[in-house]
Amino acid sequence: MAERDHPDVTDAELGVLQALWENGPSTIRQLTDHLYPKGGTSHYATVQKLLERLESKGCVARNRSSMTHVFAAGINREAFVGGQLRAVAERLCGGSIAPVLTHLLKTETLSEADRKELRNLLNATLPK
Amino acid sequence: MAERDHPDVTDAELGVLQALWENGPSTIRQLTDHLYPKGGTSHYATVQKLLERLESKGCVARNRSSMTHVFAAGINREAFVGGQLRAVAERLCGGSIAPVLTHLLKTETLSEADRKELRNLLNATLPK
DNA sequence: CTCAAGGTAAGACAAATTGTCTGAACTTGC
DNA sequence: GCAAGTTCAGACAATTTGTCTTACCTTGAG
Repeated sequence: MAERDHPDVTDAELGVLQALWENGPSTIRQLTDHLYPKGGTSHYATVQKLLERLESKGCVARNRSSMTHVFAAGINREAFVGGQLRAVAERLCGGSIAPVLTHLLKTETLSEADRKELRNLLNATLPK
Repeated sequence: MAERDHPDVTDAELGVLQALWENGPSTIRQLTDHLYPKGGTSHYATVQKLLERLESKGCVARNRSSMTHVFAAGINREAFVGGQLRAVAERLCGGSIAPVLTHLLKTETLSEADRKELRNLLNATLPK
């Protein structure tokens, strides 16, 4: 449960989240070095603020057990993307996601392997 | 052609767009009456401003031939929804949405009819 | 012709958001 | 005890967003 959020992450925040998804739990310094390779103390503070905002949105979990906190993504990438898509559907089509799926299937080009996996998923779900 | 936009429409703007999709080309007064049934002149001006902004984003076309301008949606609903979805995919997965589709199929509950249609779509798309 | 009703054009405004940055205070190992 | 590294708290300008005011134009009725 607890999937009710439309986090609405900004671009800079998203950069931080992507870094966390990519590298796993990290400290502010690790993130700063990764995101602003030439960065000084001000960029450190920027990342710090972004993490603070992400934490308040529930997108990031902060481990305070050691003095240098360790931050981890609080939502996995696919669930997040799914939530964003759901939010778009909610906003624009009243939440019914089926038309969205059909639209995506019609317009996106998928590899045969992808199509096969999707077919399997569709067949596997048996109504109880 | 001409699919280059990620219009980024705000909530109030979206309300105007929805009204245009729903009712077809309309004047400011018609839109105001529809969106703010109790509205006075200030709401009229609000709608006016929203239309102006939508026009500059290319989401609305203004017909100036008569004195009272007539506004029409400059993009149809499905294309707009598709564009928004593509924008999300672009932003979050670098454009590859296959993982997103599998996630959605796994987590969303779909009616048997929906599943049938999706299966048909998957089978229908023949490689070139 | 005059004028009032209703339209457009232009922009002011507060509130919120966003990315950045500064400064102070706190831990720690040496 | 001190220097380096950390957290905390918040200032800041720029931009966005929804609302509203004002001024000016067009037109038809009288």
